[in-house]
Amino acid sequence: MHPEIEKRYLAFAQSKKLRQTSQRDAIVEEVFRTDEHFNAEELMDRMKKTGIHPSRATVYRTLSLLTEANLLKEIDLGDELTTYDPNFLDRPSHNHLVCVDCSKVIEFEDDHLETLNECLSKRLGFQAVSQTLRIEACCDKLRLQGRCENLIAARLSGKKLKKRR
Amino acid sequence: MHPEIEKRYLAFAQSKKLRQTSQRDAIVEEVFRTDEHFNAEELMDRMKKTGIHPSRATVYRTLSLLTEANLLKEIDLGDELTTYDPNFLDRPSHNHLVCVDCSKVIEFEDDHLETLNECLSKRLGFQAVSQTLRIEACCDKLRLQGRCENLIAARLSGKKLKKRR
DNA sequence: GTTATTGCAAATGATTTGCACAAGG
DNA sequence: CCTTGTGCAAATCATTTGCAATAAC
Repeated sequence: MHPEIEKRYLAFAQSKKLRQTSQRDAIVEEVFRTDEHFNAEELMDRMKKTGIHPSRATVYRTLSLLTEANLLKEIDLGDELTTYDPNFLDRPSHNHLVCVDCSKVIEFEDDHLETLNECLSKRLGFQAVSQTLRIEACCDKLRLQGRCENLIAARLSGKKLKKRR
Repeated sequence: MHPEIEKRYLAFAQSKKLRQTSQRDAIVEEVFRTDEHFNAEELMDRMKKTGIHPSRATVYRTLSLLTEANLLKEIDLGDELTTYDPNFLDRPSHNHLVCVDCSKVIEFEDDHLETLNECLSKRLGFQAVSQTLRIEACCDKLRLQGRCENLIAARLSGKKLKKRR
């Protein structure tokens, strides 16, 4: 876990007078163990492997806390459930490209976007607070070469692919 | 109703061999009577005023059809329910700015955004299919003048404001 | 001890679906 | 007729919540 995350979490916990519990500690630990996106169900599965089995309610409650602490961000990847993104501390203004074929998610940053956002908001008479850009696209590989390892991997792992809207 | 919409709807209905029913006709009519965004519940309310009272199921089924026909687009305005936008025929690539104070939604178009999208996708090795940009912002009026008629109107109408994430 | 936290099961709320009946072509 | 569409009520599914038991501090 990134030391900055830990520091901020501790500060948050202190300010909210949160008690230290094994369940919550384990969840926070697991959430920030990698930089992967996840949903609540996937986190439940990951928790099982750690040996600590917090209830679904506790998982959801902890995710809310981390979101409130601005350590986690709820994002919408175009499916019906909430995805959590633990990478906004490192890259505060990144956005997401989702492959319509394999559901692979790619994070990207672009300075133009920030500028654009500022201009736009100003033009419309607003102060920008946050922006969310989601690009749906299909990968050149699949289109040009007829195969894409992400798609193959997704199918093998039984990952449920996004239904096309 | 925009004649182009009607034309496309008829073509779609024909291609799918849809039967003509009073309920569906009335829903389609009402959906495209104005250019306002709406959610399923609001549409139900609007339908009541037309004298035709289709069931919730029929409303949802018709919304799905119109979405499939590309006459309506499901958008995410940051709350928990699906919003439908009937304005994508006129302005195929517009996006949305949502006021964090009054939940007012402003549609905007920007050529830079299209260009940016192309460049980005290309840079990442993808072919852009669609983009969704949502900007959350607070209006200058409320900030500078301490009041904003949208907020007042929203409160008066009992409109439920977005919960801040 | 006092108060926060947990786990369970039940509640919620938007959307979907199975099915019997009604209506379009 | 034959098949599609409708309405109802029940089902879904992610997420939230009430409450009694448990654990922090």
